[in-house]
Amino acid sequence: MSNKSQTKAKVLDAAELLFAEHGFAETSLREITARAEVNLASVNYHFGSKKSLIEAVFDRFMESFTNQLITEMAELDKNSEQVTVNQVLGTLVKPLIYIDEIRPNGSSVFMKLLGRAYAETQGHIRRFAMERYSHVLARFTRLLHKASPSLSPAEMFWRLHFMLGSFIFTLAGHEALQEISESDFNQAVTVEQIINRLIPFLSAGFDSNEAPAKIMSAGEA
Amino acid sequence: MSNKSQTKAKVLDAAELLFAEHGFAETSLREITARAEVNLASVNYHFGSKKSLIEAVFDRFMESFTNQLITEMAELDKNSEQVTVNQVLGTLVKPLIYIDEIRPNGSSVFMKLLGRAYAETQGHIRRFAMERYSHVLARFTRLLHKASPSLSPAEMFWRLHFMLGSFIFTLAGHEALQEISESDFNQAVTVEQIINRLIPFLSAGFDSNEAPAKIMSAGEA
DNA sequence: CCAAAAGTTAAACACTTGTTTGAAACATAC
DNA sequence: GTATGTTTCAAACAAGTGTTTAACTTTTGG
Repeated sequence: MSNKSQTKAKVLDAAELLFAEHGFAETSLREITARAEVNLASVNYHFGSKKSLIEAVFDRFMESFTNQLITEMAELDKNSEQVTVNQVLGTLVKPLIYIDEIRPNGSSVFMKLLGRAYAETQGHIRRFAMERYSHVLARFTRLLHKASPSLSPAEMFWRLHFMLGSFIFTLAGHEALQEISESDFNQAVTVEQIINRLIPFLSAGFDSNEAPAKIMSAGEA
Repeated sequence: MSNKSQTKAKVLDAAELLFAEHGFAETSLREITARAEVNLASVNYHFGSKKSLIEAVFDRFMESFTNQLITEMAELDKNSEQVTVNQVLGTLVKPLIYIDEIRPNGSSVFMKLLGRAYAETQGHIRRFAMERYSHVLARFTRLLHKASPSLSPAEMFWRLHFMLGSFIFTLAGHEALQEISESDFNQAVTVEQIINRLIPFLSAGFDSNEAPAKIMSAGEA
């Protein structure tokens, strides 16, 4: 039970970077242990299997993130009788930015992992995360309902996932987007700036009271 | 040069299903050739490599999709002097739905592939697709500008990618979402219905004229 | 201080991967 | 019909995979 052993942490550090950069299946334990400068067998010793390592990497981010998010949501809950969608989405900002303070480019790595986890085989990570953090999502949903009580649960559900898609997709690929933004518009942007652009966009979509209707294609009357 | 040989098509058919279901790296050529009922070596014979096979699978969808999309955009362009964002986004509907007529669950498979391609190692498919179909994206962007000329190019760029994220993310994971929708709200939904819910959501976001501003967190004044 | 537990290590294991090979089967053209 | 080019096939290949083993070192608690 020595906590002096840093090899577990070293493996996690190396794994999260490589997983984010190259994906789960495309990253071998040998690459991870080489980068971490530990023995190959230590992954199986400390984590049991590669699959468990993936979950552990994921979990380390989620725990930090959800803890902060819960704090933010609680604060919003008690400070404001009435809340706006903008405010609810705003609770995501601090927890995300905070990750950048914990480790370099943290929010970027986290979102890349989320994006990859999402596309993962059979969605086994998604299931794992949903089980483990469903209460956080439930609370977030409750806040959204408070902000927009007229929305039906079904409409709410879909719009929530529309927003999730934008969030993960944008932040997971933000590096490429940042490059384009710089070269095409001479505008360097930070992750925080992207989020601050994204939230009004999503708020407007979420607040829209347009009913889902058939979209006319160009040819029809 | 016999075109009677169907093995190329059989490989493509098997590959696109397995790639969509399990991912690129997680699908072996042996699984593909077994399902296609062709010899293992035929993949390398007809496509050269697994990487080229992935591109070929992707390309078959993209060609059908972009061709239809160009038609839709051209029609909108000549029929309407002034266009709305809703209409521009509407040009995506038919090309997507049409894929379902070509093969069973086509749009679903296509979107799953898109989702996976997006998260792909080093984004080599994304690069490949951007090179090959950049003119289609350019035309789509031009239409969006026509619908919303006051938007700065940079703002436009970001909102376009916000929409892309929602689209791909939602449709790539639509099966899981459909399941939840059915069990939680007793509402069976089709891909088309999802799109018709998504487009007004995105239109509202895109049309929003709110400037990107600092989002207040719950604690601040 | 020393036995037991925890951690590390190099080597091997069993298996799967994409790709190549060279012969066989087939098609086409002269 | 034979020659030519194309396609299929079973088999093998080299390389890489996650995991296990058993010997070794280090840390820990009595």
